[in-house]
Formats: sequence, structure tokens, C-alpha cells
Amino acid sequence: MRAGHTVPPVGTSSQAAPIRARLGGEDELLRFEELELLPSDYQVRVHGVRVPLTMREFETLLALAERPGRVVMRPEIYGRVWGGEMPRRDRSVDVFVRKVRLKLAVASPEWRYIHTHFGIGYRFTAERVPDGGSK
Amino acid sequence: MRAGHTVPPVGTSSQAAPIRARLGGEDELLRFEELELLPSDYQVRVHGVRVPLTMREFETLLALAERPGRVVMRPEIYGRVWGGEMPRRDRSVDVFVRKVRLKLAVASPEWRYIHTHFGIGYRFTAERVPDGGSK
DNA sequence: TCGGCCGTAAACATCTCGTTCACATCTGGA
DNA sequence: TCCAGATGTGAACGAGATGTTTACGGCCGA
Repeated sequence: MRAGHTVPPVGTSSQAAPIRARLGGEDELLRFEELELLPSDYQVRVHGVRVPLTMREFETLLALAERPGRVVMRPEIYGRVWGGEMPRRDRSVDVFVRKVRLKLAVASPEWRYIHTHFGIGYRFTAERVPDGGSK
Repeated sequence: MRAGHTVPPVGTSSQAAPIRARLGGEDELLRFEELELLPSDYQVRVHGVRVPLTMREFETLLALAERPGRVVMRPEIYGRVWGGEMPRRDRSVDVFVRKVRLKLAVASPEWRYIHTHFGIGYRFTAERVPDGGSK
């Protein structure tokens, strides 16, 4: 599936297309501003420091980060991470998006990565936090 | 339905036919001067900046933008967005056209996109604002 | 065996948006 | 010019979506 995804249709301002560097023909490296994702070994780093995401958290993040700038609907995220149909009223995606948001906010306070689209889903885009994180 | 729509027969002055760029065989991109519509994930952009439309607002806009230069009657818009018959005296379409107009005016002040045809309906056409916005 | 980590689930809190109504303004015909 | 209907405008409300917190139980390594 990762093979089929396309570059986001529009080159948004600060949002750069992910840099995919092939290392050894297997590893993949996704970069978004301060964030570095290494899908091959479930790692996330900021400034070289590891962000302690669990398996599910990482997969949730990856489901979004693979389509930067695009709105991904919950059922799609669910299918990608948990597999199968998303049960009605299931909140798993929301809960894990929150967990990821928290950990990313700790590691990279100046940036906001996951954005909510009401009634639709979530969108991954690196955007600078307005205030700078003083709050 | 989006598949069946044709380029509008009307060769309005500044109104260019929408450019539809297929990306990944799924995405669709409608362009009208500064406006970019991405039906696949409910996004609208002006100069790369996202216009924060809600679901209904987007659908209302899309119902018009899919037929640029043509006058679309309220019942048709209603059926496309809300589904079913439009109740007598219903003002939903009007209210949402206004909301869309406001947001588009903020994002793209130099252009006017939605035009009223009294007693008939609305027409989507990108037209430059005469004065430049100072009214 | 024990303790900590993790995923799940449920409940509560908060926020957003669609709907609806009331009133203002405009249009076109009489 | 006047009137009736159409359209523009602004705001309040409630339902539902999303955010947040907590508790529970299983798993796994020490």
C-alpha cells in the first residue's frame, strides 16, 4: 500500500514533501521539519532524540504521515492500524491521536503535526505553533 | 456523477474551464483563478493556503463549482448537498451560500465567485471585484 | 511471582457545526 | 411608487463530534 501513495497534490507553503531516503534498499526515512520517522524500525526522532512511541502510536502516526497534507478519514486509519472495519462509535483512533499528539508536543513543542478536520478525519502537516509554545 | 460533467459551454470572459489534474487516479483538482478545490479530501486553497470550510459549506461550493458558468437552482443544490426534496421555504442553501461567500471573500478578496440569479438560483464564475475590495 | 507497560474501554468535558428563526434589504412587477 | 416575494444577514440553540481522563486487565521482562 505504501507503494501506491502519491505526492500531495499541492505544495503547501511550509509543508514540504517528505524526503524519502533509501538506505540499504529497505529503510525509509520520512522527514517533516524537526520530525524523523523510520518506519522500518518503528522509531521517531527529533533532533536525534528518540520519541518513545508505542507500536500502535507509531502506526497511527505513520498512517497519517504517509499522506502529508491530506485528510485521512478515521475508518481508513483504523483499517491501516487495527485492520478490518471500524466499529461504530469506536474511539480508538481519537485516543491514539491524542497520545501521539502529547508525545510529539513534548519532543517538538514549536510544531504542530496532527490537525483535526471536523466530521472528516485528521491531517498530517507540520505547522509552526503560533505562540511558540509558552502556554 | 462527477464523472459525467462536461466543460461548460459558456465561454465567459475571464472564466476559464476548470483544470482537472488526475493525481494517483483518484484525486481531482478544480482550479478557478486563485481558487483550488480538492474534492477528494474536502479541501479548498488559495495561494496554497487552506480555506477553512466545513463539510456542508464545501459541498455547497462544490455543487456550484462543478458547473462553472451555469446557473444552478436551489432545489438542485439542496438535493446534491442535503439529499431529497427541498422543503418549501427552506433557506439552508441561502445560508450556506452566504457562509461560503464570506470565507472565500476573506481568502480571495479580489475575486467574486458566487453570483445570484434572482428567482432562479446561483452561478459559480470567477470574476474580478470591480473596485478591488474597498467598495 | 511481581511490577510496569500497554491497549482497550467507558465516562465525562468541551467544542463545532448545522439548523432554525427573526429581521433587514433587495428585486421586479403592478 | 408601492407591494409581495425573494434574498441577505445575524444570532441562538441543540445534537453530535472530538478532546480528555481514568480504570481495568493482559502481557512480558525482571
